[in-house]
Amino acid sequence: MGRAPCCDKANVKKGPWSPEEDAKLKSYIQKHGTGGNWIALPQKIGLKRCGKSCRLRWLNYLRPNLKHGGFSEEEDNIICSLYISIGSRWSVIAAQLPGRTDNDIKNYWNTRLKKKLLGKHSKEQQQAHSNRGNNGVVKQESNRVSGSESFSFVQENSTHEYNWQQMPMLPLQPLTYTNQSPCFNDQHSIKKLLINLGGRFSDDNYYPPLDGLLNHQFSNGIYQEQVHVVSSSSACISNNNINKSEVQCAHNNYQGRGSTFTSPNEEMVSTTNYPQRLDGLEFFYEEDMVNYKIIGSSRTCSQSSNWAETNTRIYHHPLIASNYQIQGLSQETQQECVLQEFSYPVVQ
DNA sequence: AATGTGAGCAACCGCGTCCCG
DNA sequence: GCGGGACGCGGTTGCTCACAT
Repeated sequence: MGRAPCCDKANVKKGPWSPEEDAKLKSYIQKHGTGGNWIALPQKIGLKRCGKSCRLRWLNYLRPNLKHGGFSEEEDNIICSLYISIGSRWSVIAAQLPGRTDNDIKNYWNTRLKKKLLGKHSKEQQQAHSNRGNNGVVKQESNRVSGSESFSFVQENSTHEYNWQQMPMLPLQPLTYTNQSPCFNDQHSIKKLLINLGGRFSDDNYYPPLDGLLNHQFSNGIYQEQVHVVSSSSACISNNNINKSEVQCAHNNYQGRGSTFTSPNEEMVSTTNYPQRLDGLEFFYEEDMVNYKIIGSSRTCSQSSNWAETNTRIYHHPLIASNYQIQGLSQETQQECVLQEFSYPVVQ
């Protein structure tokens, strides 16, 4: 038996929305809100549309403060950075770009941005091929997407250079646009970032020992992260060892702005078996594939004698790793939980 | 001027997740 | 704990328009 249809397909209109339909939907939602039930909404308004269609129309087109088209270079930059980091989680990416919808970004990526990147890669390959042809030796390519090197988007009449180091790094509040790219190269920035990501520090003056490590991290983009979640009461995770008592740690529900995405535990990433669809952009990962260690799980410690071992996972992005919410704890314990320590030991 | 082709984008579809009874 | 309904997301489709032939 199949899933019940969300609406009576025979009696709903499909295809492009008319201005009248738009007006009806917009005015109703502005006056009454959605009522928390999209399915019932079209009937209330007198629209012969599926509730899902109404929702989509509102979110992607009628909602106030939406921007359409005209993506800036900075937005390109952010989209690329996030796509490379987290893949096609368009809703998460959209949350970082005020006024943009996931659909918009998805379309923009699929129709334009990806081609720019692929065009660049293909150009590089041609260049490498001709270098090989010239003297039999492959010259080092200068602008791989790695480390402090840059890559560029080729547009009709110009080439935009992007510096990989300066790619913005996924803050979970809308980015405030400045002339300078966000740069997380100091302890304060990192701390602020992690706070945005849902962690907090037990001691507001506590700064983890990152000197040196950070320099390395941001100079070559290759790093490993360990996120240690501890309760300030009795439970303690220290390196890979955990006090089993009462921590039911971390995981699930990446807390984006109204968005959630599946836990990294459910989408294991390893350097040998990377599950994301890369749409021909695998070259981005060739040298930049990174191991990150996560310590955290939805399981209680008491359920596993070797909790730390079984819950040390390899993921590929430090900011995903950082986005661990301490969950499944009583509110009281939850409040005691802090993101105490993180580090970026380099793995090679 | 007519036709073909491809890009861009709005909308649809199906599935996984969440929530509530 | 389970099941059903609603929501939200990402992939895909199909329409429109601009440009090339």
